[in-house]
Amino acid sequence: MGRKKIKMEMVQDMNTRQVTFSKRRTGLFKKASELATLCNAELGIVVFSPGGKPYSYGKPNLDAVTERFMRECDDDSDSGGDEEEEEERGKSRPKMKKVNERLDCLKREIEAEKKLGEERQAKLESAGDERFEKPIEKLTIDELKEYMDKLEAVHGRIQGQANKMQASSCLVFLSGDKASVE
Amino acid sequence: MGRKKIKMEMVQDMNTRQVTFSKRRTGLFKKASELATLCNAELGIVVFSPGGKPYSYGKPNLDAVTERFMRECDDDSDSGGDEEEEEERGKSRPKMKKVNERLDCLKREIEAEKKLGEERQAKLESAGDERFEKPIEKLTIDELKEYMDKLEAVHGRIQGQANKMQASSCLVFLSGDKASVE
DNA sequence: AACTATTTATAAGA
DNA sequence: TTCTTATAAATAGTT
Repeated sequence: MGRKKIKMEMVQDMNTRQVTFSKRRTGLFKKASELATLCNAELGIVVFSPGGKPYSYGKPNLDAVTERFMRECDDDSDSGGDEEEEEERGKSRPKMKKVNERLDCLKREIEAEKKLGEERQAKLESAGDERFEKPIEKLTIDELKEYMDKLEAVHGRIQGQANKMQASSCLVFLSGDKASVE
Repeated sequence: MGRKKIKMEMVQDMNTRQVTFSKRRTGLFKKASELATLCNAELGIVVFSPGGKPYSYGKPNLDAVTERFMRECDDDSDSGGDEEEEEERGKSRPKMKKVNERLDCLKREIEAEKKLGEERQAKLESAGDERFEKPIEKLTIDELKEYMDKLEAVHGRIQGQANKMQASSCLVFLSGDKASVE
């Protein structure tokens, strides 16, 4: 789109790269603004210049977009470099002011989990279940069923733990803030 | 940029608006991709279609950009984004520094738990009992994944055994869903 | 989804 | 950085 067509690869000259960044960032934000206006759409952009400086654009503002995105996409994978589509969902409104509340809640959950784990640990150490020492091939159907129940319980605990750990990392994302523009 | 110049206001016709959204979102993401490539810049975009469906683009991926943004814009810089229209301003929010403090605290706790869990696990393993009575609550995400794999392997053995002993049975309850984290 | 007449964005240059 | 302008790209209306 200029005097000449350029190859789509990193601009080598640092100066030129910085100039290109400035021009194209401006263009990108303008496009974003137009898209938002023409289609009455909410959107947010965050971009780091080659120098590492952050710039952002958002309509109505970055926080609103980030929060909405987090809220509506709670259990989807987020592969990089590509776009993705979601289903529409119900909307609640966990405001940012509640982040601290959530942190406390998470902390309590972890405490509870720790306690539970200690109990189980103690129980484990004191009493062992002989039945589970036998090779699986020797168990009866009823014993197998019981064993399956145990497995299922463990399975549930694993998932719960995984969810918890994921929730904590999610909070990092949830607590977004603003960046500088210009 | 088309047959005619259009006014910068919300497209009234719903159909046209959706078409415009699709075309311009594609264009926006392409521009973003080019900016990222040409300038070796990281960036992330989130946008909601007029129908409420979220779309996103990120390089190297949205999470990386978001986290970096979070980390580097702790609470100094400001300015959201609006350039041409729409309002903004209004709600303040808990500062990142404060949130991060608590987050760090939680992370430390989790780390501590993980460590404790590893110790217990090692102790148990050396004790000889490899069955599923270990302190699951103290494992890391990766360990949980590995554990899930083992669990499922045993699950498979049990099913096989059960099938030998009893043609069909009610061993369906332990469906093979995995803990997909990260 | 494709096609194009036009409008826009922008690479170079100043 | 800002402006200018020749040219590459994006896209509004149409098929």
